[in-house]
Amino acid sequence: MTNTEDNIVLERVDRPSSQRKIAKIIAAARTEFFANGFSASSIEAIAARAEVSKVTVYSWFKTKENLFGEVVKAERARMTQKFVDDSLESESLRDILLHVAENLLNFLMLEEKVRFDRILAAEVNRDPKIGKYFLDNGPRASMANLTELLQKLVDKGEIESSDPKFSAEMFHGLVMGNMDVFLRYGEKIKLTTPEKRERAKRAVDAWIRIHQK
Amino acid sequence: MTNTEDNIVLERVDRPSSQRKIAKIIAAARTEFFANGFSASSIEAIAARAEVSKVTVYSWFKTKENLFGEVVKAERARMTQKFVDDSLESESLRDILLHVAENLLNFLMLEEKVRFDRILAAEVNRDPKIGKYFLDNGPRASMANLTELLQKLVDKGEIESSDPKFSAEMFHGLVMGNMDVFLRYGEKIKLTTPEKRERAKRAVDAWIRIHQK
DNA sequence: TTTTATTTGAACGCTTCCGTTCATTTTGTA
DNA sequence: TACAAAATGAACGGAAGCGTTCAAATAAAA
Repeated sequence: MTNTEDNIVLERVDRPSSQRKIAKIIAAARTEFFANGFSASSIEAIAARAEVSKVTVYSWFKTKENLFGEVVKAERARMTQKFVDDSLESESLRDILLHVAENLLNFLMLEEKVRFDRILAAEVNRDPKIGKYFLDNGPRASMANLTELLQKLVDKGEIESSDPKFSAEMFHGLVMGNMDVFLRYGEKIKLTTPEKRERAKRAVDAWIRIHQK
Repeated sequence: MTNTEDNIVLERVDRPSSQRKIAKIIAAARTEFFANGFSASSIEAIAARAEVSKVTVYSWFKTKENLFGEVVKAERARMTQKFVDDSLESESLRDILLHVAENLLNFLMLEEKVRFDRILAAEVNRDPKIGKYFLDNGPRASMANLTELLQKLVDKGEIESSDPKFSAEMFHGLVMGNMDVFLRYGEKIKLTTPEKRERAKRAVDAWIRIHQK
């Protein structure tokens, strides 16, 4: 029953000090939820971490679920990212794709992103809506974006694809391989920038080879 | 501190009735943990579901953590699966790969597997060892298996690869695309057998194209 | 049948947590 | 300075859960 769309934080937040406290509460909640998950995090610990009284937490966020919803909402805002930027129109096919691949790689390997994924996926059982909400604003949007880009490249005659959506999936798959599995289960994979670039290069070259006429 | 290697269940389990109860407890625990995660599941609910007294649960499994560990252990046994079977020596390159791809697809799309993933990933924060344990027995083993197969194909001169490990990753990536993300976040993706076969075919063809001389 | 291992229910102590109430104090604004 | 909004600490009721104890009942093995 987590409400992720409506305003959960009450209105009339004129005072800057209140704003500051609210922000601190959300930050603290984020930390706690990320560390312990929903059930094992307590409002009291969150209040303590935010250096705020429990009553204050309850006065701004009516329930634990709402607070969690607010955290998710804030996080979505932080994490919504465009992998495909339009400033690349002039570049070559390969350079465009390399850019996208590197963006993707950087984003999906962020320690924060990985941790968030862990927590959120588990909470999908408790509230399936939260999963759909995130899919729509995250992966689904990104994939649509990527598909659109690829379609453009097809239209320009640079590559061939009978199914740009699947091509986009393959792109993602080639770039990430199964690193995401390992990351999610706690493996510490650190790639340097050149290593990421190398990986991106290999993925892009493979992808181009598949889609060459 | 979940102990996943040692025997947690006490020795001297001679009586068949005890065996039966222990099995029922693990099954009930599985259901509860899968539905609610670790923290939100209670021993009492598990005992009730297993139609057993709470004391019995505690007498066989000393703590909640141990019980969880036993569930994970049982689940690993259920889920350890070979994607590469050796009975395929005689088949063609493409047929071998198609087999593997379909096995992979079938396994990774199992509703049960997806749910297990959700729970387990969340528990990695509580106990990182559990993640490593699962990686080693699951994905890592499978990937080693696949890499070995690909190396064999390289040795036979059927394909070209300067880095079989990355080739294996690409194989995985091409087959799954980013379906796993959507699955984990609760999207209901149901593929019929022909649809899976089609997907496998496309992935394999793409992969072969990348690795052709 | 006797002996021994299991199982049970009920109760207990203890801890944690949710969410609320209230009287008091702090803070920002007019 | 006076007023109103916001924040606080302390305490509360109530629920849930962990893990234990114990005496009594049940079931298997000898």
